[in-house]
Formats: sequence, structure tokens, C-alpha cells
Amino acid sequence: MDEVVDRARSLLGRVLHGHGVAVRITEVEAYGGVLDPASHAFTRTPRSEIMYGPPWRLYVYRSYGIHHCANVVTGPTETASAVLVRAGEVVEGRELAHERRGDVAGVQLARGPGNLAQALGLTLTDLGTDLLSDSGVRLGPPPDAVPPISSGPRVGVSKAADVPWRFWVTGDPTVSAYRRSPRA
DNA sequence: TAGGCGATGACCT
DNA sequence: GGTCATCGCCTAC
Repeated sequence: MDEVVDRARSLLGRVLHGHGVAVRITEVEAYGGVLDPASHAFTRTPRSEIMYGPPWRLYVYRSYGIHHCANVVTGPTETASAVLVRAGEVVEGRELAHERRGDVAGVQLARGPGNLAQALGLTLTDLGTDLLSDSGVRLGPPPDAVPPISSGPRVGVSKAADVPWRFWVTGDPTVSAYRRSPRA
């Protein structure tokens, strides 16, 4: 299970490219797959099947009928562990991101999982994309310097919200202080 | 096959 | 701080 956490932390500072917009990841949440009751993959269903596959694939799901959220499957195969990308800083394609997100402050372009997916133009059609190949959505190499990292409880989940599996770049303005789920 | 329910965000008070 | 939009997926008939 520690491996899940390590992979999540290692995503911070990396750049996620999506359809003309690139985002430096500043906030993530780890999900432990078959061992984690809060994970979509806790029960194996057609929707979560993608997470049981090889790592570095994209898992996108729709929430509340409106928002898309982007996850990176961190593998290994059959463990179904994944990392939810919660926030980032737009470092490329700023204009396009504004077009998609509307007239909002720069730091808010990709703040929150739904907003981040929208800024990158991610939809269900991107489900299963290989993030290491040179496709429309891909993940950049690890940063030269590892940023300072803080951790805390996960947001919005109704189960196992007390495990400190949310990680963010300390002091980064694109990370907001999210309130805990009222249902937790 | 029908009903219930979010790994959210925006807007209202 | 509280409410609500809105739809695909999961679970239970």
C-alpha cells in the first residue's frame, strides 16, 4: 500500500498535457484499488475495469452528470490503484484553457478535479489513453527538483476519508483548502 | 429494468 | 454555510 502513496507523491510537479493545454500537477489523491473502500475499483465493474489494467493509463469518469474527473492508473496490473489529479497550474495553452473554463482567475483554471479535467478538455472519449505514448493526453517526465509536499485527509469521499492520502505542493496558490465531505 | 446516488462546483443567502 | 443541477453507472427488484 505504501507504493500507492509513493506513486501519488511522485506525480506532483509533473506536467500533464491534454489537447493543447499543459498543467503542472499540484494536488493529487491516492486510491488503493481493491484494498480501499473509497475507490471506484473496490468492486470490480465495467466502469472500473480500466484500473485493473496496466499502469499509466487515463481513467476518466463523470460525476454529478456535469463534471469530469481525471485519474492516472498507477498499477501494477490487477491492484487497481489509481491517483486522482485534483489540481494543477496551467503552464501551456493558457488561452485555450480560458476558452474552455471561461473568464476566471489564472490560478483557478485547473483548481479542483472537475475544473482541471475541463481545462484539459478531457472527456470520456479519453478513457484508457496511454499517458506515456505521444497521444492527445500524455504525462511529462518527473521534475528536476522534487517540490515540498504536504498531506491530509481525502476530500469528498464518504468512506475511509481519515487516511491522509491527499498530497499537494506546499503553499502552491493553485491548491485550495477544500472542506471535508459533509458525509464523511 | 427502474430507482438511487455520487472522488463536484457554482451560486445563493 | 447551504442548496441544487444532472446523468451514467451500480444495485436490487
